[in-house]
Amino acid sequence: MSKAPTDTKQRLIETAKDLIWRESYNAVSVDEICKKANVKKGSFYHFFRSKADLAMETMNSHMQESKAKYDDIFSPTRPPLKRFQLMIDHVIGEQREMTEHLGHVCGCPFATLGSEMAAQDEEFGEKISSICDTKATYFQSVLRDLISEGAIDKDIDIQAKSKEVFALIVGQLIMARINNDLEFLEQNLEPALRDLVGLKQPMSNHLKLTG
Amino acid sequence: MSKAPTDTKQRLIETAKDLIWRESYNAVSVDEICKKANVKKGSFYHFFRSKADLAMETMNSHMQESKAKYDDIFSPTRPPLKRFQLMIDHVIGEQREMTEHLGHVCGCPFATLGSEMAAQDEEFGEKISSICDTKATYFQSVLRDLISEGAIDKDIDIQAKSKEVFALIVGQLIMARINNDLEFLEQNLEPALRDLVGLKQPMSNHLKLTG
DNA sequence: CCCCTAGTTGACTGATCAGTCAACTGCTTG
DNA sequence: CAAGCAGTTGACTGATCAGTCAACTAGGGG
Repeated sequence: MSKAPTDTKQRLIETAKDLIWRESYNAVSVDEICKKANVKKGSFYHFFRSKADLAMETMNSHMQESKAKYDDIFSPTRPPLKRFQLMIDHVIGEQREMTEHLGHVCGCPFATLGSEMAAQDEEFGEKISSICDTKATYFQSVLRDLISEGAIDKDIDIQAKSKEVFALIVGQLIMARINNDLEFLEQNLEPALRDLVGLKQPMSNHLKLTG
Repeated sequence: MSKAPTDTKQRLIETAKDLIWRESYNAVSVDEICKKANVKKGSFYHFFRSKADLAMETMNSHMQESKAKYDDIFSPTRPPLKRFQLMIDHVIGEQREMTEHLGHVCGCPFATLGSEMAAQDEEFGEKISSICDTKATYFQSVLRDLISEGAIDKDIDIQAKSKEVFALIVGQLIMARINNDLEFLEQNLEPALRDLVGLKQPMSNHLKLTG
């Protein structure tokens, strides 16, 4: 080791997240990232082989944070319905934070980046594919536990349904990004997911309808 | 009028569709479009004020074709269940064609472009927003007719449900694009949509389960 | 004390970007 | 036949792009 460790690399990753999540990969230049992170270009290429390499590392970084959050939300110590609800709240809450921070609804960064780069760079597609599979794994466990509680139909294809859940979330996030509006998401993500997995309506609605 | 009309403008639009739908807006240059369409750059700027202007016109062109197809599929002369099924077949069939033509699963061009450009250029977001609303309108009529047939719950919020349907399709298309694979879409778009709108399983499955 | 090395710097490359322009073509119409 | 005009052409601009490089800095270990 020589010299004290610096936060230059992390600063580049955080800045890249902000710029790429908000705009898009191809709309943001290395120069722009460097300028905003107050890092010279030579330093950039000391830490990253290429712009694509940086994008990969922003995804790793984001996935790492996301995984910690998901491990908490989907802890088997929680009742599965609670996990289901917390997950939805987390998705919406995260969007609210990002919207406030970046000035625009951002949707799912992986889906946005994946959709943009899938046909341009194979590595992106593969990486994001595996990230999506990992996220769908969380939904599988919750679906299994909902079945064992008798809350949903026991004959569903868990593997398929978990990916349908993921795709529905991604779809509503994309629409929120395009409309730059979180209202539809806030109003309809939960009921749509309930319909998709075949859950009864939430207690509040149930009371309203029957009480 | 002077001189015989040429197909230069249309050739630029068709070429831009192929390139932008497959890659992305920012990944494709005006030079590239011109070269592939065999048009000189001066001619390009004779027909379009800017690159963004061309992208807008490709969307208009695509929406026009799409509208004709949808008007046919959603003709009120068809039973609503038939419309529902034809729409799903159309979405999948269109993806198969585009995949064969462009060498990569493309997903919904409006969603892909919208997701990329929403935070970069307001006009794109607004344009694509209104296109999505128009498409959701088709779903509204089919949902109303399904209700009047007693095929789905009469208490659903048609406006919201039609947008949920659109978002679910967009989500599965995005995932298909990222994975560059149509199989999940082919297997799961229909059952997911049936669950979302609360339709009973299709006749073929019903027979399989009860016969 | 001096060398090694991680990290920094700013100038540089050649390619490509979106967009401009004046000169040209040839058909149509008066 | 002459003028007008939609469409074409290729050379051009200045900005920006991703990526390179050699020289420099400073701290830690021998």
